[in-house]
Amino acid sequence: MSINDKKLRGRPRVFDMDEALDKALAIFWKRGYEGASLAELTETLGINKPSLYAAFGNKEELFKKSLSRYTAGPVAFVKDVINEPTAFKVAERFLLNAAEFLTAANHPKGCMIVQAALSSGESSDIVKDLLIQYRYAYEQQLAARFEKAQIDGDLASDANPKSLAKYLATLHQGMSVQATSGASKDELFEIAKLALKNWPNKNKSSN
Amino acid sequence: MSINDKKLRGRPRVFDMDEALDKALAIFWKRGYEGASLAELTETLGINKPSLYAAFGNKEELFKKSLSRYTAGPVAFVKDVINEPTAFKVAERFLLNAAEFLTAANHPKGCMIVQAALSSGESSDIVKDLLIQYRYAYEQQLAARFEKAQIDGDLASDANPKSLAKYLATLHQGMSVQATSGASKDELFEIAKLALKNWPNKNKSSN
DNA sequence: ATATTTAAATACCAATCGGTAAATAAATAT
DNA sequence: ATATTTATTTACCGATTGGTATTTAAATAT
Repeated sequence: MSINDKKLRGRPRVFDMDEALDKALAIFWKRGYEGASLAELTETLGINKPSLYAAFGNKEELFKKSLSRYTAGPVAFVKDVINEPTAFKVAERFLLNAAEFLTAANHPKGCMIVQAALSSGESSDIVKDLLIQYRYAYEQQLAARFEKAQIDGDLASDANPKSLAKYLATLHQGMSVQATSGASKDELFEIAKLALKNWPNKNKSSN
Repeated sequence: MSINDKKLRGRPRVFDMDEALDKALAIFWKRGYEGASLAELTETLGINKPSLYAAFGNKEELFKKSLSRYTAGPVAFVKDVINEPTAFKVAERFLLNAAEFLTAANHPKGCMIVQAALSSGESSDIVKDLLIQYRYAYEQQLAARFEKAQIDGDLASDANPKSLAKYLATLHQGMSVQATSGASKDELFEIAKLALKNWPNKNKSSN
């Protein structure tokens, strides 16, 4: 018996909110913010509009909640990546995991944070800017990790942590576009391997 | 006097079609296909809908004509890049020109071919697939150039031309996302430089 | 002058957009 | 039993979507 099974007053909700959120996430992931219509959302979630609005607010809030579920679930591995022992291993795991994830068969191709509102009408500027913040956030996490690596001595002293982080973020974002365009997991692995060849390790000169 | 100034029958068109196409291009570039509404298009072009439809067909055809104008104009440099004498110089000019172009101040940030229909509603699948073809086309041009370079001997024999082309296309697509997210020209230059460090030249081992 | 051709302007169309008011149904509290 | 609370359902809202039929205007051909 779950901890939330205590009897609540009023008619009980007939759908599971987390399951519904997963379905909404899948649509936003595939269609983007503007491309996901309320008609498709309500149809897929199996609930009607007033129920959706009562449970989640409005389309924008439903998107934000889907986005939170996305970062807590499918892409939670990004947070683990910075725990790798060296800067190189951080980069390697970041790119290899991305190649795997962006082309996985059990969910939409590509990264929702990269693509859900890249170009859109003026009315979606809030969502567009929110996703820009999310992109910058993971880039910053990488940059902070590489600054630490430089202090630790496993990253060349003449390397630029911020540039390296942006380099990885750029590759990830490009790989996301590639995945959406039909690139295979192996093709993205090849790209990751190419990108890691010039990594500025401690003992190497970066020139 | 232009060669097309011979008198035509009927009421003369009051707007210049190429100028109108440039304005339409700017909107599709910034907003994407779905994000560009006919209201914004007609308002910016300074013509009303029936004139637009008589001149360009419909929204999808207007987009396709804008796209042709895009490839013939702003991104025509991509075709020149493959004329560089070595594979490395091709890669270098491709990435450096991209960094410059994607962040230029006189037009929207990012690349229209990359972003105009990455995620969208089902009704835009035709445009989405068309842009995927365009992306693949320039990647293939690079791959063909690198195959030639390998025969010419200025690219390491153990390098994979197709992977290198996809690597560059991926970087370009990622840089486009970065530009849209606010990255500066110098930041993209740094990424390009990083990406070129490991280039498999003739005399280097690619491992 | 008049007919013909082409474009522009006004007004409109059905369909879809995100969002909600009002009525009904299912649970608990008293 | 009844009141209260909450969810679902149906039906609707104004605004916007892409797209057009109809009328009017401006040019040339005869």
